[in-house]
Amino acid sequence: MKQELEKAYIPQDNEDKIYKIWEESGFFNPDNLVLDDSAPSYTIMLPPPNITAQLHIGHSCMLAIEDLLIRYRRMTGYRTLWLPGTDHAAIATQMVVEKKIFQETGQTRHDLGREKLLEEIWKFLRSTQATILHQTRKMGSSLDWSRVAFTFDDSRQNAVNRMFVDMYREGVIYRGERIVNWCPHCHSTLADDEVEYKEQQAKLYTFKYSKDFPISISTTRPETKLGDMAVAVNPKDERYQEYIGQEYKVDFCGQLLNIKIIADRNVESDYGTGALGVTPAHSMVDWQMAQANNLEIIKVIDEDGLIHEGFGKYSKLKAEEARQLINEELRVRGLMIAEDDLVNNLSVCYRCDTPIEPLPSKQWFVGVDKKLARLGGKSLKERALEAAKNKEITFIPERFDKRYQDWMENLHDWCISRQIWFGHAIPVWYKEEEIYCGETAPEGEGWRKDEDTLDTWFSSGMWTFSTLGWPDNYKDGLKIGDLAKFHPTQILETGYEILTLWVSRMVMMSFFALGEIPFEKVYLHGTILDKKGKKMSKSKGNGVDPLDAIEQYGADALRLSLLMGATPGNDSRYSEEKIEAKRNFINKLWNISRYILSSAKNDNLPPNPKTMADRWILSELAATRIKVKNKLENFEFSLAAEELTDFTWNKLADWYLEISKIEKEKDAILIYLLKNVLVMWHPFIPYVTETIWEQLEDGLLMVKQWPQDDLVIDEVALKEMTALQEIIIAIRNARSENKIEPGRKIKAIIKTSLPLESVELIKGLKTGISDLELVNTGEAPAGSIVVAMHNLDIYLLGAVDETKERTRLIKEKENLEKVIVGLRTRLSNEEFLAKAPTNIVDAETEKLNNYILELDKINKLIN
RNA sequence: GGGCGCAUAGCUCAGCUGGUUAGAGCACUUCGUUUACACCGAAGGGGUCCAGGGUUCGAAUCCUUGUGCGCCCACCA
Repeated sequence: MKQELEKAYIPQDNEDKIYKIWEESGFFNPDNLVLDDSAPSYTIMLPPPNITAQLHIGHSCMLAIEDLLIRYRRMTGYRTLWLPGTDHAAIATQMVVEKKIFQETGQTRHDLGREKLLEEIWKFLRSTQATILHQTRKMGSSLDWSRVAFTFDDSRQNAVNRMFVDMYREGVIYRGERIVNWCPHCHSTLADDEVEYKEQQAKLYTFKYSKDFPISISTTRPETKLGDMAVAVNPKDERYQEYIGQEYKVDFCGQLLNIKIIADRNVESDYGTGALGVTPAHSMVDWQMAQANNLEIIKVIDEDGLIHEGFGKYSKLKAEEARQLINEELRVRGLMIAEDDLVNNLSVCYRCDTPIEPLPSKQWFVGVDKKLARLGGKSLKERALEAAKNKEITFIPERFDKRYQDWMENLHDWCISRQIWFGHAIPVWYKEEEIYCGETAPEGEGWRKDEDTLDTWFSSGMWTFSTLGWPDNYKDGLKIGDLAKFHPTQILETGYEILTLWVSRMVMMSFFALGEIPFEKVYLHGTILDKKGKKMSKSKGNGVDPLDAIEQYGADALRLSLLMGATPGNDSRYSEEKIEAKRNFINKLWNISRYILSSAKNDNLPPNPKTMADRWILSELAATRIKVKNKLENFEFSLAAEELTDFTWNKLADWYLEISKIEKEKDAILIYLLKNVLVMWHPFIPYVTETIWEQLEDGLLMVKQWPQDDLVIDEVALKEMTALQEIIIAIRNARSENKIEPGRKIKAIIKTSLPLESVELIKGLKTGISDLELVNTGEAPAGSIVVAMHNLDIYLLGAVDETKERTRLIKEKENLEKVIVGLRTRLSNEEFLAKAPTNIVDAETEKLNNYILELDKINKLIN
């Protein structure tokens, strides 16, 4: 031991110090790891947090999982790269800054102007970015800071421009008019998945355009009817057959409309009147009908949510105001037939909650169905789907595979232009009718740059390769440098809520740029809810700052509490009690180490098992090592940690350390056990393990390799230890049941096949009885345990007596026989054999054989 | 409208491809300050695994129906 350890572990005294040592060691950077050239890479790209706000507890969960994966792989010989970064989150950031400025100065972005706003955004960004990176470090994240990236830094801007130009030249990116989701407040389009739906009370108005028009229609938005070009009915609807194809001129509240009656099978006959007024400019469905029927498109509502010029008294009114006026007019004219209450879903902006106006507008799109030569004639959508179908990309948990595929199958062209100021510029210039797309501005005068910016997912979709030096590291279809070393990445670990938003886009972008998958596996974690099971949000004020938790309990405790009791894809609740429990465990581990370090000489000798207890603990260690390894590689982090806890606390601390106080000379084994425990725990709780490691060995635990030596699982030792534990528990029980005060002289007669050395242990172990007399009769049959206690006054029959044990064994035997008969029946059933796959049959056969062996053993014990 | 998830001890949750007596943490009861640890130790109580039906030698686990929560997608004018 290099120095006396504190009585309790104080994370605050150690964590920052340790992080500094790690960082200065350079081992976060895979280039500095001491590895053969043949060492496989293991890469994770940190999903870049938005720089809109501080990290929340969900980020901590993400960091804990990814750091666990990375540290485990680093300790098993992989060239591990975990690359950090942040996301400029275009719309979100601009909104936050605008709101902040408005609150502070009352100014809008229009008052400020483009340049000043961007300046403010950059100022804001620099401060939040620093906070976020600080929080990320505090979690103990072993990220390679030398490669830190930002979705909007120079390299990423170059990559984005290049990508846009490439896609444009291949015809994947195109400009088109389309109904888009328009947010009148953000003044920008929204992608389909940026639209949210809110249930609201609304009115369904049923009316006729005019007295002489034969069909009544229903709508919740009469004001848009100013732009109606048609009335659509279901082709099978008998009520309207005679009208289909007719055209009418109507005076709708003072606006002259040409209404054609068209048939469309999307119209449902039993909704409302079964007739639908077609407003091509303000409804997605209507737009499609208009395309199919060659209808003219008249815009009624403008980008501010106001009625356009040319609609008489309605012009310049807000949509809702116009609606009231028109309703009034319809009532006056006696055309309003019904006003029914109705609950419908209002689409609102996911950022500002403003109701969406569907508007036609010129936007840039990524065509997902465009067949591409570089993808063997497949489209991005087809290739991205295929990747999931072929299991080139797999999902954890598996059910998200289906969700990914469903979403992909229904994917429409992706609108990538946004009418906001903060974001990647669209590398397009216009001159009259001419369009130029290129990485740099075109030569000559009179070119006007496209003022829009790109959807934030366009740049984050490139995250796996824009961070690795694409496009510079991609020459003539060959990856070089970092890109060759680290792409495709191994795991994308993120929250399930952005599976569609982000994951799907990364897949398409990677296929376009590199023709390969961006990652092999997608691990999706759940959401951390608050104590009551509600989503944490800023507005509710129920969020938790990870730094507070770290300050109080330490980063290790927070990490462990987030890793344990959580399963992939399922939400879990934040619980301070849980963090406290993990803090307590960490302190236990600390004290285990303190004891071992203070009592055992650290001579670095190989473990030298001498007694049954030694063989037992090494067998338990061997079993634990295998289980932990399997569970970690199977993404069962919680179960892995449970195995480790069980070994560390219930086996090592509760039994072996106590035994070591009686049987001496276990130094080599104790040190060996401690090192193994620290190595296995390190990916979960890196700080405390590294802190203890400093006392044990030179060199960092962080890069210590998992032990390769083979340990034997000694079945006899396991059995004997179980027997010993049962005896001790029986004595303790007998003592407490019979209320024997400590210190009372007691004689216990123990009949057991255990070696005498083991029986001697009982005297020293926590039986709560001093002055215990033992008699080992050595007569009992193998494996059976008989305890009889005897003091000078009272004769006690122990908790486990011979008959009890015998009944237990007989019951076990009966159960086994039943199972064996059952399995035999199945395995001789021809129908089953014909239907079941061979591996199932093999597994069942193996099970049967094991049960038979087990039964043999029991039979031997009973006879 | 379509899809997914969850329902197991008082609470929060584990429980893989069905297999012998269903686990953990917290909480609770009793006991204990033996020099690693009270952020501790020992012993213990507590579960018709949501309900009905089915498959099976055997079901918390598979199938089906229902109930109650939660989420996602589409959106009906």
